Amino acid sequence: MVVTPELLGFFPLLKLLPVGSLHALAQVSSVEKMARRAVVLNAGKHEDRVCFLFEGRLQGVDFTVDGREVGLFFVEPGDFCGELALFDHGVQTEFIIVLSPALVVWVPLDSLRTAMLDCPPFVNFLGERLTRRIRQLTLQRSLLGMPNISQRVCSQLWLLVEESEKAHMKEGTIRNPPTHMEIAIMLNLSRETVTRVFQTLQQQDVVRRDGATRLQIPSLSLLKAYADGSREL
Amino acid sequence: MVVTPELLGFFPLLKLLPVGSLHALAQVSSVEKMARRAVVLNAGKHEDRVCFLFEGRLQGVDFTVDGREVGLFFVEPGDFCGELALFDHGVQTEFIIVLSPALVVWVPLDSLRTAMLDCPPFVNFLGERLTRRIRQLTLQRSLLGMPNISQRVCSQLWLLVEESEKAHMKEGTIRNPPTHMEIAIMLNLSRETVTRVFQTLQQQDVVRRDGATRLQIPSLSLLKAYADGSREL
DNA sequence: TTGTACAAGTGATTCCAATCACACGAAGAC
DNA sequence: GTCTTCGTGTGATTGGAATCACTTGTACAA
Repeated sequence: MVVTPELLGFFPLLKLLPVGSLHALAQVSSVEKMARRAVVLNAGKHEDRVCFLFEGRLQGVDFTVDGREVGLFFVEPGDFCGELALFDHGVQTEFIIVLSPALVVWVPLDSLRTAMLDCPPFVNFLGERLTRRIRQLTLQRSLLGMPNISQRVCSQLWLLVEESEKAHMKEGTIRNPPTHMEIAIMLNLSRETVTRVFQTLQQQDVVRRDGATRLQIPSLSLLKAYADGSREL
Repeated sequence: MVVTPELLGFFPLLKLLPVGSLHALAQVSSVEKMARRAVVLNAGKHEDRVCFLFEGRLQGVDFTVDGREVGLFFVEPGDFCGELALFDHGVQTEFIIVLSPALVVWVPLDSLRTAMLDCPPFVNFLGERLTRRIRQLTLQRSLLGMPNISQRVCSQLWLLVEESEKAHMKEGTIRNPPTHMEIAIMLNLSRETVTRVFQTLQQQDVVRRDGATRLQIPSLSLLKAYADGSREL
């Protein structure tokens, strides 16, 4: 599939580039549809391209020495991954896999590096992006400190609620929610434990399943209350 | 205490600045001796300065809603913290506290931001720094995925061994080792559990206490073996 | 339709780290 | 000197999540 400068302009980061660069990048970029479970980026490898997510959801995962999966972060549309090498030319830190079928745009690393050279706003945005990732990782880490499990799950769900819905604190939705297993590895829990927490959450009407692709949250303030511990199951 | 441009030049990041900027920065910077447990940076606050560590060790910590402490990362001499706001003007993500008595250099955030404007190498280095922090956080997170506890502790100790000593894989030292409590919060363990692991590690002669300020590791390859699970306690 | 993955639901059992409640020693403070 | 504080060491108890071993449900392909 052909990549237009307009498509690239969809991404806030690339939007910053002058049209000239955008045209040049479009020439060397490509689009790909990726199925669930596909591997986007390989840990330990010198990946030579950055992945921009147009739609779907990705997850950064790592594996411990004994083969246990560890969930690190989610990537939502408009965002990108594999950008660390832009700065340090290092290897990819973690695996990136597809959670819900994704449309991704590949941009070669060296072309991007060239483009960023004479575009300070680009570098700044990238800095902000790294900053955001650090804040996200830190937050995720602090979730693991919670001794109460349902609280941990609720906090994770809270993070998955779309930003726009958090304002009014009424009902919310999580589209294409991660599976119990995917949540489990983010929170250092077993799949069964997550299932059991969801059972009680549904009994308390904190969440409602709406087919496989939607998770309804009747009351965001209730979810928040469970998340911050002011309410217990 | 007065800050000389030479002192600032000790830090790889600042070394990149032109002498002019360095002189200007030195005018507005200050040095401070900080005692153990002192708070260097406050979470949630708009800190207006970056902290460069000359000697000692700092720790980034966070607190869960129920007041439990969570250890995030260590800061070693030559490194700095509180730099996230340079990019996103956001609040400090986590608390930074002093573990072993520290000598820190304070540099105002806005002066630093001015200096970085016309010094691309500086921005690049900063990008690399953020990148390193992300890799560090990711690694630390994957430690938590390990089901075996002594393995977790050994991996953490491995991370604390000085880089220069890791090459020959013989004996190693950890100067001013963190207390059991400080290790515990990094690894989501209780203080007692860490103590018990250390007991068995000492019995197996994996580590040796050398006063309060030194931890000897007779064989780094042995430590590594326990860390990666090829050997079990 | 059957078949085959994959996701979710569920009980029984196990086990191991947290917790509690101490003791002990060293380092500073005064 | 004594008094605190802090870091460490240790046993007994217990709670609660992991694990195991299933079943059920669901989506999609052949």
